[in-house]
This record gives sequence, C-alpha cells and structure tokens, in this order.
Amino acid sequence: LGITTKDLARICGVSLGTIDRAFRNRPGIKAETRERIMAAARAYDYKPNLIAKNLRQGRTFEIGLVVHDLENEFFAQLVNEIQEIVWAKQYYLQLAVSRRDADRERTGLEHMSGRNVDGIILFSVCRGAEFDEFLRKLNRPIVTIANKISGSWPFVGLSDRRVMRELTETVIAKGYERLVFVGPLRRFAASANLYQIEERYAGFLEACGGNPLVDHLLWAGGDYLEELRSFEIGKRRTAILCCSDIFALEILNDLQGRGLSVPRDLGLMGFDSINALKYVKPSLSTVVYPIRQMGDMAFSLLTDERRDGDDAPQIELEPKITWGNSI
Amino acid sequence: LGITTKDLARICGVSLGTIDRAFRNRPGIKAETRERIMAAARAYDYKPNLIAKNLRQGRTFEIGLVVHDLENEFFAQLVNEIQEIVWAKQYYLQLAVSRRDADRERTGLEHMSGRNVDGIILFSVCRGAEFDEFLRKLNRPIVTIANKISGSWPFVGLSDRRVMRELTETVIAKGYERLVFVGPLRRFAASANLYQIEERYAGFLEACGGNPLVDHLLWAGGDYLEELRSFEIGKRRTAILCCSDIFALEILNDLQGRGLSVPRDLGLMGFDSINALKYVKPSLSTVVYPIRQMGDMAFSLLTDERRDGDDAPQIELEPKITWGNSI
DNA sequence: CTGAAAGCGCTAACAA
DNA sequence: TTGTTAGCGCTTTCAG
Repeated sequence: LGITTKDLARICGVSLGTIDRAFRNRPGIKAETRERIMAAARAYDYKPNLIAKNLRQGRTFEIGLVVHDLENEFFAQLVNEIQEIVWAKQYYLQLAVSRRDADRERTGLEHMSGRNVDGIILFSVCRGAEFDEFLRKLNRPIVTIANKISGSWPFVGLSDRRVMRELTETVIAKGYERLVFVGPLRRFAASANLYQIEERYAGFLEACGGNPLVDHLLWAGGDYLEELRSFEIGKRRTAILCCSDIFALEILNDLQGRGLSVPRDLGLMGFDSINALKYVKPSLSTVVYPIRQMGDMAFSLLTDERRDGDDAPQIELEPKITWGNSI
Repeated sequence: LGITTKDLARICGVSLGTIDRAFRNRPGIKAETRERIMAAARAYDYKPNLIAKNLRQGRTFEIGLVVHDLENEFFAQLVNEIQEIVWAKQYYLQLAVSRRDADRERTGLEHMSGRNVDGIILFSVCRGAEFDEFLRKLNRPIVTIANKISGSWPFVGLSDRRVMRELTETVIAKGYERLVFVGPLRRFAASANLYQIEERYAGFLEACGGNPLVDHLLWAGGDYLEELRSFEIGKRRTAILCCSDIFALEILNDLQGRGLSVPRDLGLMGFDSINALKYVKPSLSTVVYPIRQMGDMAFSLLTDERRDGDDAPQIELEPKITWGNSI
C-alpha cells in the first residue's frame, strides 16, 4: 500500500544503502543527497514498515503488559501510568486483559511473545511450576508485579504483609474487638495466584492472632454479602477489612440497604484507593497503591542489564494508609 | 532466541516447504511426516515468529484502538468489550490512550499504522481537514466511533442529539423551569473534536429553546464548579444536565459539601452510566451507552468488504435513559 | 509427496 | 561518498 525504501531508491536514483544512511543519520552521505531523499520521502509520504525493521533488528521497542481487568479502576490507572512511562522512552505497549482467566492470560502472553516484545510486565492470575515453565519457554525478559509468581522472576510489589499488619494493629487500637478479613480466596482454582491476598491475610493474622482480646475471621467466598447478612452485629465492635475497595463498596451498599451505618454499626476499610472513592460517603479508609513507582521500577527492571547468574531482584514498595471516616 | 522453521527443517531432515505444509495443514504431505514434524516442534518448543509471518503475508490480525482516557470507566469498559470481540475472531489489539492530547493520538496512530494493523477503531480528540488528510495517509481501514470526524469515515456512534432532546423534554415535563447544560467545550483547541457534546447541546436547545417557559444555559468551562457556587438556587426549579457522569459526580460532591441536597434543591443528570454509580447516593439519572453494540458494529464495519466507491456508513445507535433519584 | 528458490521491507557489512 | 549483497523467519510458487 505505502511506498517502500526500494521505491524511494528508484525515485531518487540512489541505492538502498544510501536511503538507509539518510534516514538513520548515518555518516557517509552528502548533505545534499540526504536532503533530496528526505524531500522525496515527504513528497511521496514514506512511512517506515516497522514490522520489517523489527524482523531485521530483532527488537520491537514494544513492551507487553498483562493485567486482570480494566473495569477495576486500579488497573486502569496502572495501564495509564505504564503507557506514560513506556512512551516517554519511545517504547509502545502490547496490552492483554486476562479478565482473571488463566487461558486468556496465556493467550495474551503467547501472542505478545510471538510478536517479539522486548519485555513483559505481568500481573498474573497464575503461578506454580507448570506456569513457571510456560513463562520460561516464552524466552522473554519478564517482570512480575504485585502478584509474585516465584523468586525466579524479577518482582516489584507491595509490602502487603507489613502494611496489613500495621493497619490491623491500628484498627485494634481504635477499640475494635472483632475483625473480619474479606478476600476472594475460594473463588479461584488451585493454580490461581493469590499471593497478595495470602500475604495480607498473614499480616492480618500476625496482628490479631497475637492479641487474645480480638476475634478474627476470614470471609473468602464469593457470597460474602450473604454471610454478612447473617452476621450478628452489635455485641462486640466489629470491623471489616477488605482486600480491595470494590469489596468494601459492595459491602457498604449492602449495609446501607439494610439501614445500617458505617462506622456507627460497623467499621469498614478498603484497599487500592480508587478514584471512585471520591464520590462515596462516608469516605472510605483505604491503602494507597504506589502505582507510578511500581510502573517505574517495573520498567527499569525490564531494561536494566542483569547478568545471567544474578538473582532476580525482589522489590517491595511501601504503600500509604489513608484514614477516612469509615472506621 | 527461539527455534525457527529452518532449524526444524534441519532437525527433521526435510525442507522448509514441508515444514510449512505440516503447520498449516496444507495438502501434499504424508501423515507420518507431519506427525514427525509436529513432535519435533513440541519437543524443541517451536514458536512461530509472528513478525516474520506478518511481513510475508501483509496482514497482522491486529486491530488498533485509540481511546481518550482509561481512568474514565466508560473507556475502560469499551476497551474491555472490544478486546473480547476482537479476540473472539482471533484478532489482537494495539491500544493507544491519547489522554485527550492530539499529539499523543497521532503518535499512537502512527505507530500502529507502522506496525501494519489491519484496521483502526478510533475515538478521536481531533478533526478537521488537516486531520482527515493525516488519517488518509495512514493508508489503513479506519472506523470512527462516538466522536464523528467527517462523513468520509465509517462511523458508529449514538443518536446523541435525539436522546438529549428527549431527555430534556422529559425533564421539562417534570416541572423544571431552568436547565443548565454542562459540557467541557472551552477546554479544547480549535481543532478539537467536540462532535458528541455539540450534538447533545443541539438536542438540548431543540427541547428548551422551543419552550418559552424554560431558561437555558450552557456551562462549558473547566471551572463549572466555581460558576455553580455563585449560582442562585431556589427561585426557579433548576436541573443540571451533564455530558458525562464524572461531571455530575463532581457537582454532586460540591453540592453536598455545601449542604445542598439532590434532587431537593437541584436536579442532576449524568451520561454514560459508569459502574461507579452503583456506590453513589442518590442514584444518578443517566444514559446507558450501548458499548457492546458499538464495539460489535465497529469491528464488523472494519472487516466488511466495501467497494471503494461506496459511501462510508454512518450508524447511530439508540442509547437508553435510566431514571434514578437525582432528578 | 517433497525440495529449491524467491521475496516481504529493512539493515548492516563489505566493496568500490 | 555510494552501491551491492546477504539475510531476519516465514510463505508461496514452481520444479521435480
């Protein structure tokens, strides 16, 4: 469809080598010749064929990015930020949205790998030896984010355990006597990657398991709203700590629908600090994910040269807790 | 890095042609030979190089998608849906987020075009003769969505004008005497694409301009919250009709911060029906964008064969109005 | 049924 | 300063 270097060479009466020298500012070409070629390129509207360039050079300047689900604002922000970071360095993005489906994730990974992306940033729904092997076979630099897969892959995430412990301790100090942790554990298959939730739950247990005055409880099903409805409220001051703002908002809706009030009847806490919280009352206490920082780190891990023998770096960022009026 | 067809040919002691016949189920190969090749491919973990394939075949099975801003849930849903549609047909997505910036949009378009996408779905922030020309030079099939650029490009969007007229008429019938239209008109440069907002404003005017009992007003600045604060409330029943839910939510926040109540003191209406509305009170009246349908239409317009002389189809879908308790 | 060879558009090494 | 050529990995046509 478009015009090619070969056409341009014919038009300008020069060879392909000269065309290349003109475009890539290589030495060994008369200024006048370069001018002539550039003019012709403009006149005939030459556009380089990146596919051919990539094939020849073996690099694409593309980065694959795999995320769970754009409709959760958290991921939308993540993708936005990573596009900014990557574009600033003249890279482009290949996006795949897994929708928390292992097959979709693999499909996406396989496609971007076949398209020779220079590296992959992966927020995975999978893990396990078999998946490790699958990733290895892709033969691409990979950085895992947020959900760790195994120590053999570079990783940048949160200090989930620590922040959850600290958060829980603070909640206990506020006088809550019964704490409920809400995370979607049961929902997934055995090979599902629950790294973040497990870490947070561990931190939660460290804080309240060590305290004999506090009941603790895990709600991990898809039917947590159901369980919540059959829950006895009022006897002991109760707080619900959620693994994501979305859960907290769903619960808030349900409570309000039953005429209950937060934080009067129940304390409630989210995680992620999505934009939508701005419009919800009471203002939800939550944890701010350092998205930008995570994107920056992930990209530099991807492009940093590491020697083969080196251990894969495992980085934990510190999120910030913000206290609203919900707990 | 990986193994290639050539390697495979050597390993199996056959020619490249035979390898190709095996993989692409072409006739003219002994079943036994095919078996042997497939086994070797599995054993050595052969992965086709899509870049090379694309270069040779001249198609990529990739679709470019340009949107404004993922952090507005509306676009997130759109991208999600379009990925589903496209993946179902074995296509993949090249995403570019313009962030409402004309340069970013062009950068993205240029890149995806250079990567030989088979077609582009474009939700543009630009328009005008110069941009038309830019698009033409990309030399790709393009379908514009939501924001029309010109009649020369296939288009699928909403009947913005009609729905806004009907909506406004209904609001007037509810007894509102003063109506305010909020759209971000002033924010943009001259070549900015304001198609949807203009259409909606036109519909708004058709409804209230024709009615001598109704005041009407346009707020188009970025400082509409400021203007709103200096607004005299109470004299005549007032309704604010917004071009997007986000505006409506911002206004709602501001009103509530000042102790005003919706719909008691003011009627309020959004547009898009984003998921976040679920968590906001009062429930906002809004317009449901037929996202899935728009994606389906866009994709089929892109892949339908049209003869060159044919007019570019211009399709308008009917959105649905949903009434909450905000007006 | 299989092999050989050309070519997609671009780059890079080597000649002239 | 410029031209020639081989080749990235795959597909496709033409011979055998």
